[in-house]
Amino acid sequence: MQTNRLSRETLLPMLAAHVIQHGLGGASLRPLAKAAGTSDRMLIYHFGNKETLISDLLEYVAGIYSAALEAAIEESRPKTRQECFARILTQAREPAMQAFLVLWWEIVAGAARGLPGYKKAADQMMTKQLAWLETQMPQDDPDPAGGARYLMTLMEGTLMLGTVGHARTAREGLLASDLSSENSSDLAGDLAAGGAGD
Amino acid sequence: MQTNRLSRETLLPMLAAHVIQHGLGGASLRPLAKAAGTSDRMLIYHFGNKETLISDLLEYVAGIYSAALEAAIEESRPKTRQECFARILTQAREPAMQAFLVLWWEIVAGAARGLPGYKKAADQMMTKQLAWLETQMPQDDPDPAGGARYLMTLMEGTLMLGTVGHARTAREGLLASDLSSENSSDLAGDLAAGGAGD
DNA sequence: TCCATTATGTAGCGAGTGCTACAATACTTG
DNA sequence: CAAGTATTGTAGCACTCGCTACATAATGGA
Repeated sequence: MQTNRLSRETLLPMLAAHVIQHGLGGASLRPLAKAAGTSDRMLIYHFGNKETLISDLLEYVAGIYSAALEAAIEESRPKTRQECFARILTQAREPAMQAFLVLWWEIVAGAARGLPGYKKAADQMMTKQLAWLETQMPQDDPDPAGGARYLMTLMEGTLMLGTVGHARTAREGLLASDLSSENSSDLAGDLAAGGAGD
Repeated sequence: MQTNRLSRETLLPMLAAHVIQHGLGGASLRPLAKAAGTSDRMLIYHFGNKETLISDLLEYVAGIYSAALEAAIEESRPKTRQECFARILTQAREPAMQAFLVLWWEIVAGAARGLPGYKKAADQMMTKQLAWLETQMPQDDPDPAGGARYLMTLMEGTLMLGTVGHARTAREGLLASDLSSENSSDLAGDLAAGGAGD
């Protein structure tokens, strides 16, 4: 029917869409193939085995993430670290980001277990996010490199606590951080905006 | 041979030991049963089905975690938030804690996916850890509640970055935080001590 | 002791797993 | 067109999955 030949490149986008929506843990060949409009037979043919399929898929997902970050670079810089943090928090809470975040924790878990390909992909994504965050730091920041790493650590902790129902814990913790030392009103508002859980 | 009858209570410790070592993701009935010295048949008999087995198991694991935290309460309080942070970081890096941490990320991933029982267990553990951390804050801290939540957020971010090979990122970020504003020497040393990865 | 309840073993079912053998097609190159 | 290679379909294998039917043993109360 379709003269379009299959290849890793044409398959990966559809496979990625499937795992972003249904997760990596229970991902088996036949459902993956169905989502890509093929058969398990062809997935093995094009990728060799499942392990390299998952590795390639993770690498591709990391690439998607990188592209999304580059598309999200804003020309206007925030004035304070606090405002910078509020921006990335807002970005992480976009609806389109939710499915990706769910997948992210599976990647972290896989990296912790040492599953092949997981740690590399997670490393790539964090490296990219760090580089992106450095470009988004306030212009007059005394230590953009250190500050970006500080905000990144706080952000990841905040996101994790949010997924396990402790968004409130993170929110109150941030109010006790130096991000809220002098001008606390803005951050408090931004933090409360997305605090659905707990 | 053994007059000891099996029950949830006698099974859970052995099941917990197995999942702490081998994870939750690939945990299927027959390996679990083997680790507990029984058959899959009996696991279903005592727990009804696998879903409630996992839920009960997660609850039990959360109980273990709570007990471990209570056993780790030190009578001597740290003098600064920085020292407090260094203590809990050291604790999280104990060898006995590593297997548990690996399991933890699986629990977070399950909570993010909405798997039954995962979010509840994760919530319990974070609540307990927060309460424990409040008891370990410096006596003269101006805001122990907020400070504990702040340190908790930083800690979880630090642990996550560590598992994906970005321990260095977290370390350098903490040096740019208010924890290192005046007296940075101690924290730098403690942070470097466990920085195996990246 | 008899009986009812509880606990355990054996065997297997239907579905799903990753993967392969074999054959058929499509495409490219001579 | 012929030949060879790249791609795809069909069927199936050996295995594991959660779970169940059925029978047997152990236990405890009458």
